[in-house]
Amino acid sequence: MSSNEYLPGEIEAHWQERWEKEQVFKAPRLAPENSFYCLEMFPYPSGRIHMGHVRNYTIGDVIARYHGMNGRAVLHPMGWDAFGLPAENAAIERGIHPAKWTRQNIDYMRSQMKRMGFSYDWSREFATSDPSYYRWEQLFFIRMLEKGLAYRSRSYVNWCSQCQTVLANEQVEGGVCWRCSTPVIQKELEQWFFRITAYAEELLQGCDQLRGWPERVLTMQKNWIGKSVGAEVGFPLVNRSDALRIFTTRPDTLYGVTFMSIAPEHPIVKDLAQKDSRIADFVKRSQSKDRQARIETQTSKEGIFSGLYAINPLTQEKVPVYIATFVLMEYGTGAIMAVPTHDQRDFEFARQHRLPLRVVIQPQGESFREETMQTAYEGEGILANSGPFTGIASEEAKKKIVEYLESKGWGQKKVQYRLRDWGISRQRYWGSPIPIIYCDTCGMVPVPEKDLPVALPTDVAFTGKGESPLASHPNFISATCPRCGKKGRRETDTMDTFVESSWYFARYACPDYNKGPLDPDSVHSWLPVDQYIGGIEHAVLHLLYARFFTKVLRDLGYIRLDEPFQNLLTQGMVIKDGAKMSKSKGNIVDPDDMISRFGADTVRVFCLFAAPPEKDLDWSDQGVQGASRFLQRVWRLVIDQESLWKEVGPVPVKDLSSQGIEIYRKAHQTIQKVTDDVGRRYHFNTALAAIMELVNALYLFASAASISDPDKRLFRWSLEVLSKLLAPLAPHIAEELWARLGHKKFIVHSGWLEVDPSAVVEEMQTLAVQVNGKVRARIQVPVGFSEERVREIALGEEKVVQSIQGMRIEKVVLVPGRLLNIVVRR
RNA sequence: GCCGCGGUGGCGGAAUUGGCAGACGCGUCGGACUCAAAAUCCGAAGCCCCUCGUGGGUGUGAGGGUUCGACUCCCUCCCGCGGCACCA
Repeated sequence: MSSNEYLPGEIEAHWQERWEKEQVFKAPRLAPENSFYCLEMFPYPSGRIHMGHVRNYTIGDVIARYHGMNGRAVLHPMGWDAFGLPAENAAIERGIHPAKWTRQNIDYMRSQMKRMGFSYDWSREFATSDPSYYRWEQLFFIRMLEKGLAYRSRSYVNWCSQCQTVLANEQVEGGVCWRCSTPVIQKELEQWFFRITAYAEELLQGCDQLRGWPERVLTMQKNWIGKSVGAEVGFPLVNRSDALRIFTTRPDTLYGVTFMSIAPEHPIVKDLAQKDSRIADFVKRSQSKDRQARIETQTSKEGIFSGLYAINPLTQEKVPVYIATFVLMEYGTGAIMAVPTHDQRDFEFARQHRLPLRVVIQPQGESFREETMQTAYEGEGILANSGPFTGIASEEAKKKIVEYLESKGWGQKKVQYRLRDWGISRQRYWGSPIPIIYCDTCGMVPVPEKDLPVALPTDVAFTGKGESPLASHPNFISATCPRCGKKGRRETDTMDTFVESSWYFARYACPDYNKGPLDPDSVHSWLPVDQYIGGIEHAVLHLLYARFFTKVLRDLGYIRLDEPFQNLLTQGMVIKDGAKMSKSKGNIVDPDDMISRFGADTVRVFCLFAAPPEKDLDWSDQGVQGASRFLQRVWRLVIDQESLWKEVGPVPVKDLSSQGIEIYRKAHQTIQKVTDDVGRRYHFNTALAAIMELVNALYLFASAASISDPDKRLFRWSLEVLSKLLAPLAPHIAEELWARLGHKKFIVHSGWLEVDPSAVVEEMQTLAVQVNGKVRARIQVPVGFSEERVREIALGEEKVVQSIQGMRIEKVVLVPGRLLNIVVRR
């Protein structure tokens, strides 16, 4: 490497090879004391990396390299979220086996990542489609089954007719499939579930411990869990022995109940539909609607009288029971008490079906009347028409009424969550098989541990029609019952791919461990992840599942950890021409193309400089040019000025010229700024801006007419500082310049920089002099000047004299190092 | 509808704890180098006004407030983005 031209292609290949050969980024098996685990969300191997990946992984790489230079042992792994639908679609469309397609994609994407110079410990790489990975997931499944955390149940589930599979609630976005945007319909199926609801409270409480997570992600998770506190109350049904159980958050409005509403899917409705064809028709009609249609008819409150009456336990009043489409079976008990005066939905329903109203809450200073109410009053107030509770404030009445209900055995306090159990069955081939055998005699039997993994068969036909290829694979289906030895039938559903990504971060600590899923020593030494980086789109999907799974693994005894990710950074999207990059928009920028034209360092610098990580990044070809220009400028600063940095030796601070002192100070200020921006704030754009300022200052310094020997030593030192500051951000050029400056050790191993606090402070400073908040002058004063002295100088300024002429000084405010404000009045 | 985030030059963005708004970069303009162009280096620039100066005013979505002082805090409103959306 001896060219004086900046040739990123050559430099980058050279250093990537050396890093790999000398295993620079290999993490030790056990983490030492001050270790750092830096993880980026691993990709689905779709074929090629896109700019979103480049940005995500560049951010992670800067953080990992920074901590490495600070002497910490860093775990920075990469792998592949390799199961999923696209592989199967490729098989159907192009006749290539999912395993082969996936392997090819992985190989190519790995090569792309290597060309970006990411500091991964590739020895820890794995794909979740490896049997050596998913076998442990099957073991977890069996353990969860034993603990009742996995169960099978027949219920209404989200079904995508395009993907021909079930979707979890988290995978339905606005009523459509998150992958293909097909409207999702409700289908009653036998499915496997993970009991995430058992952890609802802990997942919610945990949000408050996650200090290193962005507030908006926590808010989204809290909303998703959706805790509400209220009461469950039984309303006895007239002429029946059972009672209608309802959940309400407003027990204080119990005296205002004028009817009841139940979901069309409510178990009671099945009986009724058999006897009454009008009800049967209504139920059929409402169920044929997909979610989208139900939402669109929001304003219309459809319903039908069930013929049943319920008795309000508090008043002994008989109220009619309606079947209403807006009542959801999945939430609460699938039945509600209706208080039209104090719930807008009930109000609308009552109006449409001409049902009576009764006001039971009167806010201070108002008195609602049933005949004149145009909308429900949902706020607090004083109870009215509420028997012995009349006159009590609503908040207090809630407590009192619940206590009363409990004393009578009519109901009790109840906490309800919006979160529902995680449906994990997928009717697809390319996923981890669920290790269960069905036997006519023994029923559902888990596959014995010694028979794991239940491997995916490879000889499979992909027709794209009907059910999963596994369901029509005779050899796969046929199995012997582990309990009785008779012929059984294997489960053909596979697990949701979000199961794999719920624990991969732990496996990175011990990817080759084969005595169990996780090597306790290495897992406990490395975890939790110190810094996790990925897109905001996983705020409630992956990030909630991973938290849940961590708690499950803890309770199964595999891990001693409550939360997997200590700090979370959610990076924004990469945008071009005002839209997310996508094939359909035709605004895709290909990373390969950019790397070959400008080099990886330029691509990295652009991604880091154009915006702070959380914000969307606007791709700009001119911006890339700018990044490239900057690196060229850095290159020339070193290469073209060799005569100025041949002097080796410590910087003789006392003998520096005045410009030299300025440079020395500027360099230390830059170290301080970059250390804070990269190490703490993760604001790489301002770190780069500071480095650019230093480069600009060094250019001016180098062009000075004559430079003394002390100043030459300073210049050399400054270039070393510059290389190090740049090393996490643009590692190849930094490594190359470092070597050209004569260093034999990798820059990665040469330590970070210390700030000399005394070098940072300036002797003189500029203060703005304001009169009534308007800047009128700027003065140079020595640091630490007293207020009187500063004031004296300020009042001597001609501009200041002019603007306070004929005024009386009321007050003077000095903000040290910043400004002096003179407040005057006529 | 509810919750959250945001709105700063021609553009991307900076201002970290209430203290000089516009750092840094892009683009633009001017100069140097060149036969010329590109590249490079140096410099100018928020906007408006005028008597063209070492001048004045104004300015962070709009309006109001608190403060000696507000991009920053409070209230009302407008716009954009994201999440949730009949959750009882």
